[in-house]
Amino acid sequence: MKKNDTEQIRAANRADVINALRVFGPLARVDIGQIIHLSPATITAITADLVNDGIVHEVKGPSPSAGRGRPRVLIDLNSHHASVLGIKLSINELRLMLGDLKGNIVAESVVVLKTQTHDQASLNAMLIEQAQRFMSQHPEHAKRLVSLGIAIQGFVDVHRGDVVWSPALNIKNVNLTEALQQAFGCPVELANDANCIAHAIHKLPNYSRCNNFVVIMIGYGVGGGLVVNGAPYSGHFGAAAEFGHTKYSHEGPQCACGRRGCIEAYVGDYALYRDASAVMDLPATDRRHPSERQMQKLTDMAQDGHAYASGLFNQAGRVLGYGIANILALMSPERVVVTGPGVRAYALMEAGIHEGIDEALVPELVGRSEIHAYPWSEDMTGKGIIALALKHFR
Amino acid sequence: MKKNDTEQIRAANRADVINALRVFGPLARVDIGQIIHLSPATITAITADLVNDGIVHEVKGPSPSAGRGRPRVLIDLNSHHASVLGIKLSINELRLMLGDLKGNIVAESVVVLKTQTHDQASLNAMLIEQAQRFMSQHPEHAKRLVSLGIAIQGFVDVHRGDVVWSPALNIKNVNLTEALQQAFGCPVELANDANCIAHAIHKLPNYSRCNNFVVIMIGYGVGGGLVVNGAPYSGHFGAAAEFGHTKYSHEGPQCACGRRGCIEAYVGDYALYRDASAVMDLPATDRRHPSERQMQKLTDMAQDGHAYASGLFNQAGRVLGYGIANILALMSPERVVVTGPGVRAYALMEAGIHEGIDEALVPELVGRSEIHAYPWSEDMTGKGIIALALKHFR
DNA sequence: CAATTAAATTCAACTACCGAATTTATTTTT
DNA sequence: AAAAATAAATTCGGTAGTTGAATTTAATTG
Repeated sequence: MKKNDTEQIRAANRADVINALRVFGPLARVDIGQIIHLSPATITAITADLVNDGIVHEVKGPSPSAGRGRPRVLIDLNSHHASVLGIKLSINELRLMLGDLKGNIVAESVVVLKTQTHDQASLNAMLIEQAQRFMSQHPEHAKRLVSLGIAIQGFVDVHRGDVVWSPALNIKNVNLTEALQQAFGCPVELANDANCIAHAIHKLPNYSRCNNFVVIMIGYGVGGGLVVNGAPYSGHFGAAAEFGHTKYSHEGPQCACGRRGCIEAYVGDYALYRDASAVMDLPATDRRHPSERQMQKLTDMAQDGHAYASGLFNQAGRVLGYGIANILALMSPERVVVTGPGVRAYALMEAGIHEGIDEALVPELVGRSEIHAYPWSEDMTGKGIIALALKHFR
Repeated sequence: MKKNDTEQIRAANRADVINALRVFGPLARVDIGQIIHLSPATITAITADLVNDGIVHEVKGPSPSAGRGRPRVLIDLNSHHASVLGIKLSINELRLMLGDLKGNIVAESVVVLKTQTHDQASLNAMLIEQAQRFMSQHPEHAKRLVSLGIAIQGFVDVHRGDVVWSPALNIKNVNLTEALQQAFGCPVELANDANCIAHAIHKLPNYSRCNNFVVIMIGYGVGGGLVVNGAPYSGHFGAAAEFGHTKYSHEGPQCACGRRGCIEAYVGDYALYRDASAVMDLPATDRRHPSERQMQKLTDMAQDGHAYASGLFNQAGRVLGYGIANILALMSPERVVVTGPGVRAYALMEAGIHEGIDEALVPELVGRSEIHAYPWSEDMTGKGIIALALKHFR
């Protein structure tokens, strides 16, 4: 609203059309109208503009309709019309991903390097260099680059573009957006990795109509993402939703953040592996950063009936349930979606989760929100940061 | 957006004008334009409609401007144009309040009666009878009644209009809106009392531009209210934000909700008085429902240096700080506002609150959100429920 | 091959907002 | 006392967006 009204309305509706196409694949104009509640006349006008701008094209081929009447003409986003660069920065690894207009990852490159030996200037220089190198390998994409997105673990101020703290860096309060923005001449988004996941999930057809949900991401640490009133919420200071550092206990085990009793200190990979190796005989290679293989091994043992291991996962589930109960009491979300590498053990935690919720949540509020796991795949963060960066495309 | 666009835009802008007038008192047209970012031409058009509809009138009297140029003409809401009925239902007390278009309470009546001996039918019958009796005493208001609002302690499903559970009732899952809606032929809003407070605070001039904040209400119990992206948030199941039943500890003292270790079980009046009377010599009249006088006495003793009492408040502050830390981690709000009868002891808790936050919150996130008390007055709930009911006025 | 059907488009009507120009009501200056 | 300056409020013309109804288009069906 406000200002030029009509023009802004059009811009918003146009964005809705693009989003509908991105989420629900090729669509006929009628369908779009039904999905975003606009009249056919308006859809015709908007799609005509979009076709004109080369953003959208009609899909030829066998008409998908079966009845009589004029067959519906499917239209689809023109993937090649714009590109975004997604950067995922984690401990000693930089992942560069090219996203197309549909939000798909079309090229990817992983660079192994030291991430913890930089100051602000050298870090930014490194990012610019790597990004430019990557883009120079994809010159057609470089031409139509619209925006950049950076995903990182840790605490992030999305409004300023600052990384407040991240396990991937040994410096605090680093701005990561300005230098890149300067170098590439296009907007740069910064986001916490769990918020990226929330974004990616909100773009899934099954979730795009779910407007209030919480994503819990279990991995090395535990993160959270909120979608509130249909939009990702990152708080006034841009640091929501650090679910992993809400508390299970005011005493309790040491968390990587320096406090005690955080959910993460019970449920994160490093916590589970630490507790397991205290009793079980496990390869001690790097206890603080257990590998996927090690975690899978631990999970398998629990699944095969190893009592201590399965007890550990049950306890983790219970703690998670406590944390979820706090969220349920505070936010009353429609769904809680658990994902991340840690869902490999969801079956082992599920009973504990519900025990924890039942034990902690006011009885009257139990059973309202749906709690379920979403299978993890490595590129969800990438899809999320690409979707986030694509919001700069108009 | 959507549908008739222009007309909905106008409706929204009109509502913004009304809201600006309600929050910032009498205003000149220029000011309104500046506040809600509309051109003078548009403001002229909208206010002309409003004057025409009798909703707004020009304020005559000494012109408030001092410079040269055409003096600004203040306009103001016409208080008498519409009325709403606010009902506050608490344990064995029914408070009826008439609100005018400005959101002020213009008449009030308190009825003492049994609230816990009803089934759904008799409760609704009682409410209708009391409301009708009250309205019949104010016939002019009855004529222009626009809507009703009901505020109640406990868990509320605002979308359905159901009270899921409340200490004021001994029945669960009661619908309170349908019968009243039928009887009065106008919309009825139901809301949790703490959410009312959040609403009332959001209408204060100093807070109306603060779009992400949390209200914590301390009284007999502990409640919470969220304002997210500028709007009160009550969650998908309408039960946000039960802050008092988030957890400090998985063990810990018994809470009124049936669980253990809820924040409320440390910080609510009943909890403080219970703990105090275990050690101190206090009038044992009704320990489970200490009166304002008893609580004030306890507060005074702590303020006068009674070691155990002041330690109790310090501990309560610390627990509160833990709970606030969870909210800060999850939501990253701009402000946390503590209010409710319990703020009488804020000074005694303040140090504890910050200790608790410092102890629980990830160091990097400490100190971002502003945390402060807002002085309590009895009619804040009323103002809130009236403001809420007024949203049905167009 | 005409009738039917449903998608897509066109068109006229309506309404909103805005910028610029104008009017209005004061104070200040001459 | 009249003219100039100033700032609020209004008027007006232009632009733009949505919609329902009518129309066109491209198939299927009998």
